[in-house]
Amino acid sequence: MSLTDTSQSSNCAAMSDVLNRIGDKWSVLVVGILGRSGTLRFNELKRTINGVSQRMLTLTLRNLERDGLVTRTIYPEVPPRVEYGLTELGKTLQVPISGLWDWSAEHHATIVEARANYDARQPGTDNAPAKIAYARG
Amino acid sequence: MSLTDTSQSSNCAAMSDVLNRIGDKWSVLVVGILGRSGTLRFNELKRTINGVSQRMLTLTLRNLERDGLVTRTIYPEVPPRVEYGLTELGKTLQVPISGLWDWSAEHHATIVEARANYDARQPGTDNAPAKIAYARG
DNA sequence: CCGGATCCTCTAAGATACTG
DNA sequence: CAGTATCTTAGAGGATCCGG
Repeated sequence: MSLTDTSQSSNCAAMSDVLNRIGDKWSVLVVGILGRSGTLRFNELKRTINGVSQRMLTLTLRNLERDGLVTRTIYPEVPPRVEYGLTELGKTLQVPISGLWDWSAEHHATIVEARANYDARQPGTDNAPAKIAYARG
Repeated sequence: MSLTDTSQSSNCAAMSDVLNRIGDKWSVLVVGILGRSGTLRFNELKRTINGVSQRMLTLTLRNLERDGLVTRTIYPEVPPRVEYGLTELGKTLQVPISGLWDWSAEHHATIVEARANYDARQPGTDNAPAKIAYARG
């Protein structure tokens, strides 16, 4: 299957559906962190990611929970406690994410070099051609 | 040691850099299609993707070219002809993308089911969400 | 401590029209 | 045919207040 499959159009919807979640920067981080840490509370996640707003973290977790990738456990204690963890499905997602992560680590330098190369070749493009990552901090 | 392992944090920048490209739905499609077709002209790509605006396709291709993932060959003929293809780097990217694609194909049904399940448990998800939500346990 | 609701900003995608 | 330029709009994302 994958890209050489002639019935690619059937996978296309699924892929673009999944990409909408994967493409979300926070979702990938959350899955990665939960995969390593096992179980974390809301503020532990928030502190770990360090840069995510509480709103985005909430939304991200809701989406992941809705997709069956993350579990949400509420402990009705006096100081409210909510713990998040990966479902089995979420754990399987780690595999392709890891693949992507490895590829990034391996080829990132090449990409940076290619960009520098490209920018050097462009004579009249004084302004930044591509979008930049969200300015954090 | 905090959960953000230093060995991973070095990859984090690379990952988020790459994710900004992968997360782009059009980029993934272009890489996938070029991987299967080998070489395509601008309008062939546009017709194949069928839904992308010419502006987005141009931007996508520029970014991919800038990152060294796609080659752009101009034939100075009377009717202008420009052909796009994958670079070697672009071809290696197909591997992790395929992994993701396969995962999507395999688990998309589960996700859809999980969503339906989740939505069924939620009181009013349409447009009136003003409800006390945490009734799960 | 968790997170819903609200307000506001700023980017990026889409449509359209024009050039080489 | 391939690509650029311009305008408009939707919504992603941050900050903040408040309530369970």
